[in-house]
Amino acid sequence: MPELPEVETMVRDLRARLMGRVIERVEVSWDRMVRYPDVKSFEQGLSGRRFEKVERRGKHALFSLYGGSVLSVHRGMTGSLFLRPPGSPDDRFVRTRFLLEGGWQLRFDDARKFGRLILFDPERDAITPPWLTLGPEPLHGDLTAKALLPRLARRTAAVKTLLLNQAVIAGVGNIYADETLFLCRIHPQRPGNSLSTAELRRLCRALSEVLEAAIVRRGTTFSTYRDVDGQKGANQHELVVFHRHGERCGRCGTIIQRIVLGGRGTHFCPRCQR
DNA sequence: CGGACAACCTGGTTGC
DNA sequence: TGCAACCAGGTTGTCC
Repeated sequence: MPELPEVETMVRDLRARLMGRVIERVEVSWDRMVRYPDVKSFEQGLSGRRFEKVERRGKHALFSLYGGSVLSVHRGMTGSLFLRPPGSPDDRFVRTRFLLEGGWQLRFDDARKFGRLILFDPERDAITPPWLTLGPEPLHGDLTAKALLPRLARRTAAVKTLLLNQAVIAGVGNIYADETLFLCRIHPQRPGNSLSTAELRRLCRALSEVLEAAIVRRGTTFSTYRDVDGQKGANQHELVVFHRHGERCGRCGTIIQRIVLGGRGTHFCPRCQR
């Protein structure tokens, strides 16, 4: 569910509201959500810590704490972080509760339990956390056709599948992959290594346009995505191909198709995207 | 190394 | 109305 724009929206909201605040206690109610370290160390390692920075890398929200560790929250398909004032009614699928000073709660709510939490101390932990293996960020100016060409040079997989690969580009999910390929008029089944430099230039430009527009709209609420206050985004009204199969393409009038690529629903206009 | 695919999970929707 | 089947915006591990 949450792709780069949804995570970015969440991070911006939380940055303004969590900075300098203290986590008094942590209660994990679905143990397998904590991927590192063990649940007990996770809970104890966060107690009493103060937020220093809130950042995003790909789809990971990274909370730096004074003293050096980093809390990573990955929302999986249905995860949300809610920041609730004292006395708020409970949320339905809370899996972890961060009890803050003053009775506020940061709740990780996740119906499908695909979300992941990691507490990482770069000084002491030997593991490589997943956000250090990601490809370039699409919105930081380092994703160019020139940078992308060698990354796709020997890749025969469909460009749609490669867009979803976080080691190729960070932060793209199923919605924005389809929207981007429509905007730059590239067929989702084209092999990665078949794209010309001109097409890659169009792809990079389309990707940043699609993502930036979605951030302005505070994300796409297709079914479950909500912001930290439980409010929906508005970008779902801007989608031109995603889940619009059977409707006419707004550009040429051809019926939008749906196929399955790499196990993911893929929506495109067979006339605009060759 | 790259690609295909199963596995992890449960809620909401669809169809009989 | 009831219930089974299917679908879902993500990632990782395994096998070839």
